[in-house]
Amino acid sequence: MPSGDATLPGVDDERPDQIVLHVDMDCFYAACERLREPQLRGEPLVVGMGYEPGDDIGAVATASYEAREYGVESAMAISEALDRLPRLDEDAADPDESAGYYRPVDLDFYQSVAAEVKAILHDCADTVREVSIDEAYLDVTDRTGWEVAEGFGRHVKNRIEREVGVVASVGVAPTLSAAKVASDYDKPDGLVVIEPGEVAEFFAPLSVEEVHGVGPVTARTLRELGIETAGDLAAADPHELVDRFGDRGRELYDRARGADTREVTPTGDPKSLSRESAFADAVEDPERKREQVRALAEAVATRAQSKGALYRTIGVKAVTPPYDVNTRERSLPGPIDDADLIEEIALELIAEFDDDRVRKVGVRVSNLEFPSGEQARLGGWDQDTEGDDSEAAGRQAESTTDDPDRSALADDRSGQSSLTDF
DNA sequence: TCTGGGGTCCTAGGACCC
DNA sequence: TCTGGGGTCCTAGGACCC
Repeated sequence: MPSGDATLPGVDDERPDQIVLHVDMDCFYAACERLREPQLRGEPLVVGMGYEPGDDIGAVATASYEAREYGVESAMAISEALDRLPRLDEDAADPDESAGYYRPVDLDFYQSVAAEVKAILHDCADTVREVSIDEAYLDVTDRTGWEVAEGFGRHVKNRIEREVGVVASVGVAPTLSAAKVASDYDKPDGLVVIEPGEVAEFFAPLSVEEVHGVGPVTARTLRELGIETAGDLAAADPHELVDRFGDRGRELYDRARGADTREVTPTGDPKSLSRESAFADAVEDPERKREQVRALAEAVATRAQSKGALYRTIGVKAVTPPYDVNTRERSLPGPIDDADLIEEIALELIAEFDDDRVRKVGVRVSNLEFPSGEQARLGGWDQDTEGDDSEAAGRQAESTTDDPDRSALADDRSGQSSLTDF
């Protein structure tokens, strides 16, 4: 198996249908933990966020398949998970058979593993869209052909497993939505190819929830309309769907029929950056909320700076019982990078909730700009600036035209806030 | 599923402008 | 003066995804 050359024979000169490959890492956090603790392989393993060793707070980020057999599920409270799968006493002489390992999330480590995987993906495709830490779409139209698409998918999958040591499920299809469903179809360790012309047929028996973009709310409404499967959706009256769901209705209808004209576009700059954290119990004391908001504001500012982001909008979030999400935000005249101002504005905005009981607070910056053109990304394979033709080039062109305006605005701002622009 | 954290996109109303 | 149409920006909330 060649590992450097990702192009396989069988490519036509004329561009065939688009060939999209979706890569989805299996139980990624758990797989990372097993990379550095091989003795965890084959054992029930729960990775918890907001979890400290020995504690029972936080939620399940990832449960290994062995842990899922005990009924542990993603997003479940750790306390609930512990009820179903007791924590193994790792110091005990003869460990309990029906207990599991618990580990806290270590995002920095997972990022470093993800970077290795993504380096391979960029090597295997001309365009890569990273959707999350463990998931990406690849446009491999010019690297393979339908006759050999399965071999190509296997090649990508094998490289990840051999070179990084984690397992991916791979879907290959002529559209993004079908590739996504394909990678999901035979998880874990799956490899599924849907060829052009097979998409609608492939979708038909799936329940509507399995269509990307259908969540619990939409699924319930669809059921009320008697639409249970993707096939029902494809056969429904599109006008009725548009009446109920607006443009999204049309989109879901198209997806279920296999129609999806989206192309794989490269990962762009982020649109917002945020930090949030929950209290153990709902908090009324305004000073405690402020304290939390100050810490989050600082964290957001640090992150924005490390990414080279300027922001024009600052916002807060306050979640009040039972689970009402309230947001407040304020936009500034021009883009800035000013940690003190984030804190100041966030505190002003959160004051509206002084008298409320609050379960969770958050701080967010948006309306981002990346003036240097490339972000200072750490630990990356640093392909962000290259291959960004469509989006970044468009943005460049724009910002060149209004450059005079922009710098005038920026000067204005630095005159006003006078603090951190140097 | 009484709920963790970090995102994206869409909608809708109001302000404001021409 | 009681009434147009079109466009953009801002804010708040909702649904969804991993």
